[in-house]
Amino acid sequence: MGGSRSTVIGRPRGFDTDEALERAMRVFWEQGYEGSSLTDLTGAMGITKTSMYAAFGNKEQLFRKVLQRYADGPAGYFDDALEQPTARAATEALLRGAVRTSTLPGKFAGCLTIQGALPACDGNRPAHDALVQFRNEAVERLEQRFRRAVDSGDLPGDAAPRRLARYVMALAFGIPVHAANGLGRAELDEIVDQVMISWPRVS
Amino acid sequence: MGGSRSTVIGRPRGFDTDEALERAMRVFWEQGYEGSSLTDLTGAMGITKTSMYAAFGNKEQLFRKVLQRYADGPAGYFDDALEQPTARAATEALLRGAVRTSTLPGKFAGCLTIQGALPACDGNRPAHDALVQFRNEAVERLEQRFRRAVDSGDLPGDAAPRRLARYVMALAFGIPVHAANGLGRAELDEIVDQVMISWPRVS
DNA sequence: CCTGTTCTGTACCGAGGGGTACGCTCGTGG
DNA sequence: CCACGAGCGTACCCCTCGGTACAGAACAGG
Repeated sequence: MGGSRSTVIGRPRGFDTDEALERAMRVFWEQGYEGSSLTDLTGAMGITKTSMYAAFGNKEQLFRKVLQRYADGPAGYFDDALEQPTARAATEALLRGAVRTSTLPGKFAGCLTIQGALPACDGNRPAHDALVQFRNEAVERLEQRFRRAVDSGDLPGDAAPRRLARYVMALAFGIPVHAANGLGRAELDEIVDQVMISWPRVS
Repeated sequence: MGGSRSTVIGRPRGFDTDEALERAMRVFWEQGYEGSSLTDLTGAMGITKTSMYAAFGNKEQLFRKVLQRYADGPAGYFDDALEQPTARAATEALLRGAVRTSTLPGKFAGCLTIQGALPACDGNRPAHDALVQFRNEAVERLEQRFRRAVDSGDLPGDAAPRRLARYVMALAFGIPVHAANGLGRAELDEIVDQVMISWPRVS
C-alpha cells in the first residue's frame, strides 16, 4: 500500500500549485470569500477554471486549502507565540504577530480569518463555519497555554486562563479591524504597548 | 419657509418605511452587505423591488439608511457611554453595550458595522467605505472623550488618549467577532471584567 | 507509431444578481 | 366623476455567478 508511483502518467500540470494557492490566498484575503469570484481567483492564479477545478475541487475546497496555507504561513506567528517561555511573552508575541500580518505591504490590510467570511449567508456557510472553527481553536489553544502558566506559577493563581485568553483574542480580533480602517503598523504596535502595560504581574 | 404640504397627492404608501428599514437592518446584520440579495431584503421587508427602489433609491442607499438607523438604535449605547461621568465608566458602558448589542436574541450575533462589509471587493466598495468612516469616527469620538478626561484629571496625566481609545476600540471590534464565534453574553461580560481590572488608575 | 491517462482551453449551462419599463391601482382635488 | 399623480406588481433587462462537457494537447509505456 502507499507505494508512491514515481512514474507520472498523463499530461503534466502546467502550473505550480503552491504558487497558485499563494495567489488565491491573496485574493481571498483582500476580498473575502464571497467577494472573490472564480474569475478573480483564476485570473490571479493564471489558470483556467477547468484547471482550478481539476486541481482543487471547487471554490469551497480551494478556500480550505488556502486557509491551511494561511495558518502555516502568515498566521504562523501564532504557533511561535505559544512557545514563548512566559504567558506575558506569548501574549506580546501573539499580538505583535497579528499587527505584522495585518499590515503587510500591498493592500492586504487585515486578517483572512476575520474578514474572510464573517457574516453567515446562504452562499458562504461552509467558509464561515471553517473560520469559526479556526478562530475558536485558536482561543482554546491560548487558554491551554495560560492554564499551563498558572500551574507553573508564571501567572498569578487567581488569574482565570479562559477569561484571559478570550480577552487577548478579542484584541487579536480587533487589531485587524483597525488595520482595515487604515491604521499602520506603528499605530497598532502602540495598542500592544497599552495592553502590555496592564498585563497582570506575578506578585 | 418650507410650508409642508399637508395634502398628500397620489396613492399612499402601503407599508411603514420605519418597519421596513428595521427588517432590512436585520438582514444586513445577519448576512452582510454582499450576502444580502434584493430578494432577501424585499422578502423580509414585505415589499416588492419596485417599492423598495421608489422608497430608498437602491441597495447601497438602503444600506446607508440602515446604517443610520443602526447608529440611532442598537448602537445608541455608544453615545450614552460617552456621556458617562468618568473615562472608566465610559469605557465600561461602551464595552458592555457592545456585548449586549452583539448578543441580542434571534441569531443576530455580532455587529453590523463589523461584519457588514469588512473586505473591500468590487461590488461593496461604497458600503465598505461607509463602515470604515463609521468606525473611524467612533474611535475619534472616544479619543476626544479621553482627552477631556486627561484635562480634567480623571485620567492620569501620562495617559495617551489616542492610544487608549484605540485600545478600547480594538476590544469593541473584537467582542462582536467572539459573538459571531458563538460566545454568549455572560462570557463576553467576563472579558469586560478582565478589561476593567487593569484599567489605569488616577494615582 | 498507437494507447492510455491526465491536463488545458473553449464554449456553454441554469441560476441568481441588481435594476427597470410599464400598465394597473388607489388616493386626492377639481 | 374624472383627471392627476404617486405607489404597486409583473414581467423582463443584461450581467455575472459557480460549475461543467467535450475536444484537443502533452506526456509515459509498449
